This record gives sequence, structure tokens and C-alpha cells, in this order.
Amino acid sequence: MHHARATLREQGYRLTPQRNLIWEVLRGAGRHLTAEEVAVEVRRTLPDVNVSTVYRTLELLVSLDLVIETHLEGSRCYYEVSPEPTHHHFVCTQCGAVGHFSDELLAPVHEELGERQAFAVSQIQVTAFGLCRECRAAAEVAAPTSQGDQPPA
Amino acid sequence: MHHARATLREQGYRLTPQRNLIWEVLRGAGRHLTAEEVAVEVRRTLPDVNVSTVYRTLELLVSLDLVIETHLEGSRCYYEVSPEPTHHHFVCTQCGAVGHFSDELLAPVHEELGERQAFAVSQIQVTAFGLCRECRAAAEVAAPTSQGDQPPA
DNA sequence: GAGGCACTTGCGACCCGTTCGCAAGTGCGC
DNA sequence: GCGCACTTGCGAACGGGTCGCAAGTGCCTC
Repeated sequence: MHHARATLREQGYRLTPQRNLIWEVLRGAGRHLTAEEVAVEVRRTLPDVNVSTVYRTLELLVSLDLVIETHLEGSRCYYEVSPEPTHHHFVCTQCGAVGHFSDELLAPVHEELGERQAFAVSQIQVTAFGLCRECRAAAEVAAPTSQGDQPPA
Repeated sequence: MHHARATLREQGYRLTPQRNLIWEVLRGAGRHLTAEEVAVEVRRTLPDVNVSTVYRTLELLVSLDLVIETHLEGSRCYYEVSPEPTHHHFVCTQCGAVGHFSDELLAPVHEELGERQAFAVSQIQVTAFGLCRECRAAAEVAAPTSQGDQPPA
């Protein structure tokens, strides 16, 4: 459990209401937020906070390892308070539910890269896509295969 | 080894010089390309091919599983011919080198998600960031720690 | 407790990858 | 070869994210 405030001060950064609030929003969310969601949430308290500030602050928090940045889908970035035990995500492509699994499951990967390939891993990003328990069940009731993309005619 | 041409035809899509060429570029590249890199390469042969066409074709090839889309960094998408044995990437944050490792190393993850969490995994995206053998060695000679972000003053 | 410097913020314009609508072009079945 | 329906090229638009700059404000100093 880290204190963003302390870390910021220690590193010589100023404590501003905006930074405080952005941190609180992330802590309170309990889930991954996009920069824009953070902005919306922040503005419920400080209506004049600008997106630039949100982006700048998120970047700062990430650089201080207080927050991590993940790519859960396409091109959007998601942010969350840096979790003590490293974990990864699986995303239901149907309902958007997000689950976690432990980094320990990647032990073979760390071994392969670190030992056999002499690669110094600093970060691993894993995201699994698929159907969660519920959507999986629902899909079985419905049509067996549904293509998003139909061949022309 | 799949034949894009055959697959396209089978699925009722037309064979056009643009589609052909985009496929050839991807096959010939032997590495991951961004949509724009594809466009540049394509234009060396057909100078009038439009970016939209490149995007549309890439999307099509991805939907047919002929090409896969990976997020090697930030927000750019990278494309490559869909490899027979599924693999993942590790990227050197220093020199940009990209390596591969087998999907088999993710067996524990598949097990955890599939069995314990009843999650039907359709795709897993893994990207490891760090330093490759060479840059790692180079880094050891240079300064022990280098911060990209300096505290203010 | 006030003063002032340097870091932060808000603002607005801007950038750049990607998408969209539409009319012209062209595979390919007949 | 014809002609329809799929494709393409084009240009505008979109949207997330960034940048430069002047105004604002933490916080160190006295």
C-alpha cells in the first residue's frame, strides 16, 4: 500500500488538488479506467480540471510506478492503481467483464526469456480475450457460430 | 501455410491487385508492420493505393485469420502473417528488437482460465518488454540507473 | 505570515492514426 | 463481352492524445 502523496513529495513533485483527486479516483474505482473516465469522475468534484492535466498526471503516476497502464482492448489505454502482487487480465469480449490472474502462472515464460534467451524482462503484458462463464453459457443456448463478418453475397 | 488467395475466393471475396499486394508485402516482410509501413511498401508497386484500402484489407485479412494484429507498443497496431504455431513477442525497449516465444509456455494460464475460471479463451496477447541480450550487456557498462523522468529541481 | 520563484494548470490549437460516405472503378459469374 | 455488386480512391471527419503558452499556485525562504 503506497502513498502517492508521500512519493510525490519525496520525488520533489508538488501536491496539487488535481493530482490528489486523480489519485483518489483511481484508488476508489477498484477497476480499470480510461483517461477519459478518470477525467469525468474527477470533474464531479473539480469541474474545471482539464484533460491535459489528467493525461499529464497519469503519465506522472505511471512513471513513479504508482499506477500501471494496460491495453485491455484495441487502442485505448486503461489505468489502475499499481497492484502489489503483479497480475494480468482476461476480458470478456461479449460483456466486457474483466478478471485477474496471477503473474505466477507466467513462470515458464519468465524462465524461458530470462534464462534461455538472456532477455531482461522489465514488464510483461498479458491480456486474454474470450467469453466469461455467463456469456459462454448464453452462447451455447444461442446459435452455435456467429460471424461478425459476413462474406459479401 | 495458407493461401490468402484461395481463402478469399472461397469466402466469396474478390481478388484485387491491392489485396494481393498487401498480402505479399506482409508475407515478404518477415516481421511486424504497422498499417502505414504496409502502405508505404505497397505504394512502391502500386503508387495509388489508398490508406483506407490498406486498413480495410488488413481488417479483412485479420477477420479471415490470415493475419494477426498485435500491440507491441503504446497505441500502434502491428500486423503479421498469421503464424502456424501461435507465438508471442518480447520487445527490447532499447533497440526495438522483437523476439518470439511459444504459446506452450502459457499452458498454466490456459489451464487456470479454462478450467478454474470457466473462461473460454479465444485469444491471448502477451508482450514482454525489457532489454535484449546485447542492450543488457551495454547497459551494464554504462550508468547503473538512468531515469527518463527527472524530478523537477 | 508574506514574497516570489518555478512548477502546474487550463486553454485551445494541433497532430496523427484511423474511419466513413460516396461516387467511380472493376472482378468475375453468366 | 455484360453488368451487377463488391472494391477502391478520395476527402472529410473523428477521436484520443499532445503541445505551447500565459495565468495560477504550491511551498521554500526569510
